[in-house]
Amino acid sequence: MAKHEPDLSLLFHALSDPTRRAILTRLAEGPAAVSELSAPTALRLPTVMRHLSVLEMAGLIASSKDGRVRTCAIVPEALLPMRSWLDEQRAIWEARLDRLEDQVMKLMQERGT
Amino acid sequence: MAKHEPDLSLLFHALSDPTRRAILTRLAEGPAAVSELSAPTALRLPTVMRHLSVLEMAGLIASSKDGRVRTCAIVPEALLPMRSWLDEQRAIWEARLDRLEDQVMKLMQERGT
DNA sequence: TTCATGCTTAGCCATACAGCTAACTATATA
DNA sequence: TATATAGTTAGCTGTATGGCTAAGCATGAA
Repeated sequence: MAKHEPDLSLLFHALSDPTRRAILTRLAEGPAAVSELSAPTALRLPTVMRHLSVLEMAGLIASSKDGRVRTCAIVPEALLPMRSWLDEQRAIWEARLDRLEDQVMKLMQERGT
Repeated sequence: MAKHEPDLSLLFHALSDPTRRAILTRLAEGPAAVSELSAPTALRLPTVMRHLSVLEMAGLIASSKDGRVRTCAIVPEALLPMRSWLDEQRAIWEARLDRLEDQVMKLMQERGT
């Protein structure tokens, strides 16, 4: 199994900021212009721009410019790598839990109760 | 719906580092001592300690000290908040996709093809 | 008691991050 | 053409992060 997960770090890092998660949630309602996204944040536009570029670098959003307005939209499939990592981990972690449970069961049987 | 997700940032941040993800994967095989965890990393012990404390702060691992050896173990339920965030997002994002699809369908119908 | 082992703390360094202001570009609109 | 609007770029600041070394416990073995 190759370790082709070079973007997981970018993805997790992008999601580690509340402002960026808020932007994503906002964008889930539909595409929006940069200034629309910055409006509810109490942050300055350049700061929001930076967040947007982090999100875009991570592949979580895409943007295009029409006239002087740039419209941003989510990229739904971007969460897939994260989801599969989570699923992998859950699989291993649960397997480990099961083994542990088995051991406990065995212990209890050996004790005769 | 209350926004009780104060730890999501910690969680995502903890997972944004490849070394820390590697440690987690390693720990999925079973508990391990600090030095066991540092061995395969090519990093110095204090550095690994720092990573461990980040993981522990995020609630992803737990540790206990027996004698002079500290043993770390994963906390399986720690990924749950992340999982539910992901599920929420997916729900919204997919709904959005569906709406978009509907619009396209309607457009095509209006065009008569 | 002495020594090795395993972890811990303190503190240094370079880089990255999140915020800002100020100045600039480009497109509408009057 | 002049002006307002929407983004963009450049560059500054303080803090956080990830790495290190060196020195300091504390415990187990000799």
